[in-house]
Amino acid sequence: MNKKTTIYDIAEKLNITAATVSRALNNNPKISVATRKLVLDTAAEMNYEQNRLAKALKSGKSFNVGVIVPRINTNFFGSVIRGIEEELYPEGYHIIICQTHDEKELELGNINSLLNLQVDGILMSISNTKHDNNDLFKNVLKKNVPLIFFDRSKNIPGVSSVTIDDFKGAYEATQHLIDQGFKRIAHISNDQKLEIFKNRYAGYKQALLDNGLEFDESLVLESWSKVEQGKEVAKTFLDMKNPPDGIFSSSDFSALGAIQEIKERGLRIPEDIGVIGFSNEPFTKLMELTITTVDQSPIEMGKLAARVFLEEVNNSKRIRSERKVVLDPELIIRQSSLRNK
Amino acid sequence: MNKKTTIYDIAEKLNITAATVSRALNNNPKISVATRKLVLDTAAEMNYEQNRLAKALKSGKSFNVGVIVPRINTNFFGSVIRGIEEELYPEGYHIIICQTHDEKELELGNINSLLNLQVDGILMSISNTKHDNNDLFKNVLKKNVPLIFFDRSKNIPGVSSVTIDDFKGAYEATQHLIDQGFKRIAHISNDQKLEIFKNRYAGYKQALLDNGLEFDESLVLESWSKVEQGKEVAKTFLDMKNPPDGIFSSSDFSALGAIQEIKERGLRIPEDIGVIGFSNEPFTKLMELTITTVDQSPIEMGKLAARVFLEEVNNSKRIRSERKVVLDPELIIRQSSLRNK
DNA sequence: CATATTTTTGCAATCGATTACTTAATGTTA
DNA sequence: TAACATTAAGTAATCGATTGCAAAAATATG
Repeated sequence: MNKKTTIYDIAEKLNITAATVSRALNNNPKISVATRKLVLDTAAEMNYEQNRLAKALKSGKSFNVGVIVPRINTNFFGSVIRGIEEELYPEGYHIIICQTHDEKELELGNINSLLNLQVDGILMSISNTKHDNNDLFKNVLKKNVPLIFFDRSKNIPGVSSVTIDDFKGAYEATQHLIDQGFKRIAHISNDQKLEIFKNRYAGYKQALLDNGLEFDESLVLESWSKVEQGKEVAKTFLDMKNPPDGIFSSSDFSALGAIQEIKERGLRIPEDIGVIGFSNEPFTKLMELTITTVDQSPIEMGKLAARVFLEEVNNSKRIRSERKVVLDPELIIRQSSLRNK
Repeated sequence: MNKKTTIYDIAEKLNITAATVSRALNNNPKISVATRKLVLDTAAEMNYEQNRLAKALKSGKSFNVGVIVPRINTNFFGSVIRGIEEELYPEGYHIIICQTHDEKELELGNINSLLNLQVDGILMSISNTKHDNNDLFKNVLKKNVPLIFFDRSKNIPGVSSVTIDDFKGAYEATQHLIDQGFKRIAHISNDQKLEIFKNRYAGYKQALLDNGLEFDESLVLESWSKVEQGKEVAKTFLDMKNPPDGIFSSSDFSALGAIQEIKERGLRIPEDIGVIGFSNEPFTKLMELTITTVDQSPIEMGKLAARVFLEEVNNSKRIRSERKVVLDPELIIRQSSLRNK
């Protein structure tokens, strides 16, 4: 069978050494124009392609970057990855994608696999599992592999991160509901072990307090980012003696579930109840009743994470600097909350 | 700085050879129980992790697989990739993802990059650019790298593929519209250079003919898979002297665009006009007016593509067999087409 | 034309892991 | 205890590309 051509094959054919071939291919100045041309022509003719594995082994740089996300088939993570790729591809990097499915074991396995693969860096959004210790991450740093968190971050010395200001996003969303005249605003929260949801909760609460509204803990319920779950939570809210007239959800999916439940009960949105989601998933704009939400500019987030990575690998290895990039969220006001036109 | 530990480091520490260390780590039987334990313990203690680059170079197998898709941030491709990963990860493979953005240059570059990276196989959905010749793909085969097409395929000897029966999906969708009493059915098509769209067109046409309905070429228009484009096309349809009363779109996105335009004109769906999309994108189920569509079981498709790949790498290299797996599409009937409850 | 200088090429080690082949160290048997 | 078998560990080559150093060839200089 047709094996791959190596520089040795070219060398043999031309009766020269592999070293010369290598130099010719790498535009090394210490070589005659004639030989270079000869080598280049022969290489093309023999269909030569560099073995990047060998080069990586020799140079200690694989030009591969690992990207770890909870799951790949949501618009948000898909877009972040797209952003990362757009930034890294022109620099010659390739990305290796792993999913954790929010499982600790997989997360651990993925990180180790990526290190084995000699990736030049790891960009990740941590899973929502309890991380008892940070040894796992420190281990990455010890090996001198840049580690960058995006979206779901964790405060670890030496680890850069790119996140959005979840507090601000939540605050503005809640403030908007208040401005629209909603008085009793509930919050569909999510796993408080994750910073992002903790911050959204905090932003919501602060907005209420700053506006002199009562903060009622019974109006905050946790739910997974699922339509069905949102529906369930909405049921609980609507069955209350004193039900809310506004819902700020930490997820578009649960916001949609809530909307469905509200409509099924014959209540009108936004006239009776206002609803806001989080993430700007595509469907929020496509619905008949478009949903107000908070945009996290995922592509931009991916690009920034990639740039932080590039900074870290290109800068002198001696300096371990740490960057915390925080993106501004953007409140996208749509029909589900806009009562005063 | 803390460099990565190699088998030489372990060997040196224990005053033995790297060969012994390697054997101990690989459970080679030719080694004493005592030494093995010693090596294993020391390896753990020194935080040793295998350099898969070196192993790959030596063995000629990288355990990396390249996946090329037009874009990653749509539910369909994201899900296919998820399926591929689910099947390959347990076998020890990692996935390197590339996007073509439907650009020929990028597609070419991606393939070459992946070959350079010494991937063990390439799974791809070809871009909708004109492929004048198949040299590109033949080149991959020549290098003995299994190549598998999924969804967007091309008939090339030696290349396996996993697709859905687009003809059948289109046929059933059209038949369903006919069964619901729609008489004048239009088709929003797409780039006829791609097999999938050609087949959907053909399935649509055949269903009309089989039911004794007139096939009117002016009722077929091409459009990108975009909401806006679908709207434009719908305008053309609705402005006709004799407008259609049913639309079968080759894409969910253009179907949605059409729906928006239809509604804006005060027409009712499905009473006045029935609409069917293609792909079962999540939003089709989430809308207030749920959209009838054709499911392509993307996760299953990814898994099958992965299995075909595994078959090819594991089977004796001598035999180059070629598999054409065709999945059955599933018509998901929802409100946008269901007139007779 | 001889020597000095510059170019061009070759030699050999290296990156880290694996493995056929040897050698050394045990164990077994008569 | 000698002769042989078995087991454990070492030697060195290999995968493909790169690169410091040395050698050879080409060119310049007096």
